[in-house]
Amino acid sequence: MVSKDLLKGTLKTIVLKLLEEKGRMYGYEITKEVERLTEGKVQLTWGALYPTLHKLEADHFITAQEVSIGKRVRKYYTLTESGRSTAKEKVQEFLDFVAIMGQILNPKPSLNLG
Amino acid sequence: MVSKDLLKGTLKTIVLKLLEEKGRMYGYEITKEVERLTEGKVQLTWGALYPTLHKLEADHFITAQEVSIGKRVRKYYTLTESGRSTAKEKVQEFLDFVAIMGQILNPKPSLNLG
DNA sequence: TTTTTATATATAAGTCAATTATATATTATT
DNA sequence: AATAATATATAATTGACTTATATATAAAAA
Repeated sequence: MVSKDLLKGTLKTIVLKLLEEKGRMYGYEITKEVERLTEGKVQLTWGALYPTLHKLEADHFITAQEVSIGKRVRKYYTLTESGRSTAKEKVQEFLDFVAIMGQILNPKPSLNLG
Repeated sequence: MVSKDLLKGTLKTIVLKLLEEKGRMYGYEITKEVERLTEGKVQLTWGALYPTLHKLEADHFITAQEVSIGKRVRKYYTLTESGRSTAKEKVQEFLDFVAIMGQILNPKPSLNLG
């Protein structure tokens, strides 16, 4: 389990980055994918995820397409043009944050891209 | 300037780690040292720092020694035994967090220790 | 076949670490 | 003499999150 305090501020980054990679995803799918990627160490809560998706949509970073699966409605989200650039910005912002924390915590952390 | 949302949850870690390294520091000195280390990109606010120092003291992770500098009183803080182990735990917690975020954000970030 | 688990979305109430604002006082610099 | 730097402290507010609650369908297990 990862510290929830540290996770604060990463939700939008995570959502935007996953959408950038997968093209289109629905909320429930995002939580499951994050669980899978982190071997259960990060579990997004619906109480945080859904309002965040709605906010990203209101800010025109993502758009929703409702798809009926039997009688159930699924909301697929896709990045908009500005969402695509925001995704990159957010990831870079996180990399910057890690680099600077490294300067403080001293073990000289850095990120191997690729 | 580093994202304030991302910085959330890192204050105790930063304070404990700096005290571990420097042995003894006072509040104002901590803010200046963090500014110096990050070239001004991280600026701790007193509104967060002082209450945090008081809380760490109440939790017996640090102890205070008041030193008079002229007519001004300076409060030097030192790690206790449990503060020392908590410092290590907190730094490790941060490293774990970064590693897991790397699994999500995919550029495969890792930390070069040393 | 009935019950439970998994799928799927949504919102309201509460928490808590931090920001912002305010207060106070000494010392050094311009 | 005025301003900036040093030094600590607390109160009010913000906001991203957690926890709790609500609703409904589909699949799997009892």
